[in-house]
Amino acid sequence: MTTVEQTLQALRDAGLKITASRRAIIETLAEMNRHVTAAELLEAVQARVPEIGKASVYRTLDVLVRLNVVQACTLGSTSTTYILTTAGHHHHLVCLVCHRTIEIDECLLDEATEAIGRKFGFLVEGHLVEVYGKCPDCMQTSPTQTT
Amino acid sequence: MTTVEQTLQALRDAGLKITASRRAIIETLAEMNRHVTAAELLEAVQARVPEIGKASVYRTLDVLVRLNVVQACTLGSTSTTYILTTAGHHHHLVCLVCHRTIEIDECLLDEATEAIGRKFGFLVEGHLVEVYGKCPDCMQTSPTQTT
DNA sequence: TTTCTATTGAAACAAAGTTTCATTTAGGGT
DNA sequence: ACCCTAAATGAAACTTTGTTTCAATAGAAA
Repeated sequence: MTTVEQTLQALRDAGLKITASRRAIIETLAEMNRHVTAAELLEAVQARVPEIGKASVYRTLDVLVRLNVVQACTLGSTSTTYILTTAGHHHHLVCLVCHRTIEIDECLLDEATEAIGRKFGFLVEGHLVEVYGKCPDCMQTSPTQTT
Repeated sequence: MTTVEQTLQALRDAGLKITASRRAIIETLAEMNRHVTAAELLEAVQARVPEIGKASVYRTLDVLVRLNVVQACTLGSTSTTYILTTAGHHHHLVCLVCHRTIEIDECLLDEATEAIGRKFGFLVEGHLVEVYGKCPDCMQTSPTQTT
């Protein structure tokens, strides 16, 4: 079962409709296979189906996040990025000064989260970890300047 | 040494100026002592010093984040929230459906982050953990409806 | 006190995200 | 295969969030 099929299935399981727009958005996300902003995704989706609007992209991302098949992520910057959770779980190391970001493949967390969820009656479906610091380049320069 | 003094000292140490605006912003952050959006902070700061502008609030928050005396946090919603790191370290459990948020006092992570930093030459100064799932209320309702 | 430069407020601007509404469409029931 | 209805859509207006510009101000070091 491909990533796209898995994602469509999650929509079906939730009783939601598989529309042409949703299909295009999901296929594009799967092809890009990296953290993308809503704006980047919109552009890529429109290259495929020009009439899709911004609202649909935001609405679909919202649904996919609720279903936990897409992870939303801030990466210390202004706009949120999105990635299919099936694209593989990873975390980030973010430089507080220049915002350079490095992917960390190993998961720093796992069992701990379920215990936390149980404590509050939550069904835990995912987690986000971002580690902040100063990158090698920025350590040598003034603490506030943007490299 | 109070939280406010510590924060002012961090500015001094970085060779930055202690202006009336920065002082007011920092004092307000310390008084609020919780996660606040830039807009909330602006309003609270203006109640104290009306002529302070929006740009100064954003600029000051930016500086404080770089110095790691303020933590920026997304909490699964649209706008970023800020909190003084001296206000105490904690994490969040966020409902993907209704965005209800619960604070977790115990830190799920600690030593692991430094090891990661070393590996990439980063000086680690903080981290963010958000655990996502479905809250007790939303488990009983449709997966996409906003409670 | 003087000087230098960081910082400021205001306002215009840009980007990100949401809402509204008339129209279309997926897909279950028949 | 065809209705029917609720879900979903695109477009556009709108709101919120964040950034830039620029002339004026004010820390703080000498």
